[in-house]
Amino acid sequence: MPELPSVELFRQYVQHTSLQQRIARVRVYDERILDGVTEAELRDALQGQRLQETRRHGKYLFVATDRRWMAMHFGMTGEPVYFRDRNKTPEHTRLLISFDNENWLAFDCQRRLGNVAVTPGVDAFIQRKNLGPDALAISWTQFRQRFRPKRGMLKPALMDQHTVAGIGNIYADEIVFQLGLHPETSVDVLHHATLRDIYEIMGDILQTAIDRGAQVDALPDGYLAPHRREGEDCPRCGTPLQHIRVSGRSSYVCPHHQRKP
DNA sequence: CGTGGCTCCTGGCGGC
DNA sequence: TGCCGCCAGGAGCCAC
Repeated sequence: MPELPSVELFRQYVQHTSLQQRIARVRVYDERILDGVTEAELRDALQGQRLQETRRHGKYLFVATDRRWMAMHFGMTGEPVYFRDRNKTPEHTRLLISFDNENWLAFDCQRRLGNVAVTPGVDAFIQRKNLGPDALAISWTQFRQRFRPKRGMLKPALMDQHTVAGIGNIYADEIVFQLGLHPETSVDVLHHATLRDIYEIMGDILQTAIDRGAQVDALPDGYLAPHRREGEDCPRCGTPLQHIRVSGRSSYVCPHHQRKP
């Protein structure tokens, strides 16, 4: 589920609830979510330490102790949940941190597509995963340099975390929709000015989504995202939306103003 | 290199 | 009612 805007809100949430708290204990309920780290290593990185800092890159959330960083990826259904009452433990808790103040932080992930890793530093992690620059932090120059040599279709290019990190299926659809571009447009035929428009609208959309709490239904009028459903009409011209599959991913397009090139 | 297909996993929904 | 296939806001891997 979570794309960049949701993960940014997760970061703020963890920052506000868990920062500076001392971790008493770490429990892993499902080892399948561990990415290249053992439970013992995760414990060693966290237990007895205080959470010092949070950071986000693309769809990854990082939390630091004095020793290491824990990197969290939420897959399609993950979220962090902070709570006090042990009986309120989320149903799909895969990792549970207890703090000295007797509160808890759960890594809740119904479909287990999320994961947790440990790294000495955020930059090292980004390099190891070969992630592109964060979609909200990338400069126009960087963006241009990364997209110019690409081939293939626009939507998969926007979703490629190695090119720019943070955009998923929903916001990729939103970006191409707002510019009246078809998701299957070839990247290599885009004019310089169009690339610039994509860069600008990408930042606008992601920031707007964060400001609206990453709630799809809270997005402004004229946004596609609240209408990505079978049988809905284009919020800008009323034409029935088309449901197509682009590179295996479900996509909604307005056949009137997103013409296939 | 780009793309399509498969995989991981769970659960909700529509159809029969 | 029960079962089945399909689908979901992610992403890595492999074959062509």
